[in-house]
Amino acid sequence: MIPPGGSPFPDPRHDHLACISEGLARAESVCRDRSERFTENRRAVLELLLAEHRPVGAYEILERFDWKGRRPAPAQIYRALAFLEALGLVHRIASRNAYIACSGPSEGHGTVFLVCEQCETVAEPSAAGLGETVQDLAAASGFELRTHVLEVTGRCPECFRNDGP
Amino acid sequence: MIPPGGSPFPDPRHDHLACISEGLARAESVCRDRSERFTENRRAVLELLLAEHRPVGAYEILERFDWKGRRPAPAQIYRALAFLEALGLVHRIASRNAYIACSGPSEGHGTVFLVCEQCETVAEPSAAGLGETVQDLAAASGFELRTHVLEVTGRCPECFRNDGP
DNA sequence: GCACAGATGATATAATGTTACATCACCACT
DNA sequence: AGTGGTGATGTAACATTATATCATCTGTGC
Repeated sequence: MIPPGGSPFPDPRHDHLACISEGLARAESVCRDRSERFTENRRAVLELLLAEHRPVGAYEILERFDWKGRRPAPAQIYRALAFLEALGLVHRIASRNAYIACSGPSEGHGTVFLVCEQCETVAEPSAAGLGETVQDLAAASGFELRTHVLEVTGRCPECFRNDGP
Repeated sequence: MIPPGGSPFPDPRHDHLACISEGLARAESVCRDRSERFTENRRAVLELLLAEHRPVGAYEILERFDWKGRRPAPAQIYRALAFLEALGLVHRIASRNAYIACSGPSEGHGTVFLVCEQCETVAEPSAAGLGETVQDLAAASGFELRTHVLEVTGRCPECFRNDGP
């Protein structure tokens, strides 16, 4: 899990297996709370996404999908993605037509993604003030806000360290 | 042109033909400044986009394209879009895989889109504070910012007036 | 005119996403 | 345990969005 105060980017030395198992445990818990079924299909898709800290396309998920020796049709992947997205366990990165497992608890973060152009890693920083900023922006235009998504591209701390300015 | 102080949404009674001709004039000027060619193809695509205040898909542009009695191939549309986007005359609305003509001067507004779910109208409000907010957000995560895009969905003032709360 | 660079024409194909419907699995109820 | 309803899956076909390639054309500078 990402420490609340520090960088939202994963430490290169972090325990990635723990990442995955925590993500799955969280999904189970969310599904239990909402009386939704955490089926094998959904679990498998989420697990594939949790294995990466970068957005993965639906067809890339499909390619890696070796489930009982068969490969499902696209619809199956999209169904799982829609389900997981509705529960806030997965987000769609619109600027890349790709999907990423939510890195933190479902609540407590706005919809902001920092996408590294170099290594593709995505972080979801906690964006305290942003919600208000967006709300103010909308209000100033007489716009009734429902949802928002902010996608930021640039270079992550790790790539910056490695390759300099 | 949208008045700087007021709502960034187009007034239903605005002079839309002026919108279009101003947009084309602006494009000509930008191309002249940059020594780029404002060809018929590019002009036609931009004109179609300027005729709407909503995002239009590439294939929708293609369908309406009746140019010298022929219909061009998709590549032609995408080439024009890429060109216009590079010059900041057109923006891609990633959440909808669609494109919209830039509503104001190329400079002076951040990359924020208010998208009405009901009538699809898109406005680009001037987002003074947002740039800093995003920069601070990135900096706090050790992220080197390059670009950002904020897409907000909800209901525009006009639809709110017409259909109430 | 001639050569070069950039733009277009044309065809094919890749990548992404959805619809429709039959079947299956789980759960609640009897 | 049987039974019926709801939601999930299996499967095939299809729709939409985007790019690759290469030949040809067009404008510009020499």
